[in-house]
Amino acid sequence: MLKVGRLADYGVLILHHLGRVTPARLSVETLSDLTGVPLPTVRKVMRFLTEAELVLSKRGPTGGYQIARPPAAINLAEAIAAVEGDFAMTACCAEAPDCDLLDRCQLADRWPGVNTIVLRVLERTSLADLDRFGTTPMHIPPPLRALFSEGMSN
Amino acid sequence: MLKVGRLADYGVLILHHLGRVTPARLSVETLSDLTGVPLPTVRKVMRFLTEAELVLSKRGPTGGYQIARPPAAINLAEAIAAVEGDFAMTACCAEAPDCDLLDRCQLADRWPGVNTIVLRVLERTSLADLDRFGTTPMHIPPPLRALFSEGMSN
DNA sequence: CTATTCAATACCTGTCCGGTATACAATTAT
DNA sequence: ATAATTGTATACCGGACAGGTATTGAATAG
Repeated sequence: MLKVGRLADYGVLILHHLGRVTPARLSVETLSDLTGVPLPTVRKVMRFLTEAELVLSKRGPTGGYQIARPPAAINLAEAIAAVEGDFAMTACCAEAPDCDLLDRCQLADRWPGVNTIVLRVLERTSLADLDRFGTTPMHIPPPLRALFSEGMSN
Repeated sequence: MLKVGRLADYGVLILHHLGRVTPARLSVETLSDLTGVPLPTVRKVMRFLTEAELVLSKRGPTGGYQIARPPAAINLAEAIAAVEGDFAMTACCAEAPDCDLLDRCQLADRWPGVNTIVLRVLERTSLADLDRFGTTPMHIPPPLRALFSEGMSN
């Protein structure tokens, strides 16, 4: 449930790789080899990442992709949104809601609150943070740490 | 992105309705009329909610569905999970991961951390809380409030 | 000029979700 | 008892969308 699409998952993975070789440029082929993601799929993902200006592209020989900002300055929310579009847990959270029940639904104006909070979590987690989400819960960014440790002690 | 399926959305909506008439019993037909969700679909959803023991069912005339616990004691995570199955943002977060890259992927052991935090957010939000997610951010449950207001001041 | 690499487009295809139909079992009212 | 009401279970359908592929074109370095 609440799955992140595979494409978006790939996007994050690729960005992560690019972040580790900054400021080097990597070709789609190299990225494919490196990540194991099928080459044509990499291409498709890169299109989105470029559009969102999360990576810089350069053509021709010695060309390739380069991460546009340091990994610490790119968060999961924008990385995922770049591939899957704007964040909306339910139809009523979207910019152009598409739901028959919209007017009758008592929750239509409640979901956005939840939506916002989940969004904040993703926004607060950078690509760099991701490396800290290892086995030890200690390494979690401050605003989230409270939430996490609370959960642990339940 | 990160969408909650319609079925699960319906599930939460229906639970919410049932919570507002506790301890009365409502028939599927009544629920359909009340929510606007097509009758056969209501039936399908109720099957899941019953299985998860979030509602109690009674057959025959005067029968119907009744919420199993007070709305404050049911959280979004279990409500959604009842319909859509266990919480897993990515394949690697699932109990039986299904991903070709699993062994090569540098993030396979990082996602679960994010997954946990998002899960906590849903766990911390009860059906009753949902009513408080109105226009004013004040009414948000304590552990989440910090996160929310932080986001606001950005 | 030519090789390399990104850019853009169109397309296919399987899967899954939302939704429907139908036959069946249980319980209550009368 | 019997009939009406309600939940239970199963199987099925159709469309949308995701993931993946193929092809052609444009830019740039050497």
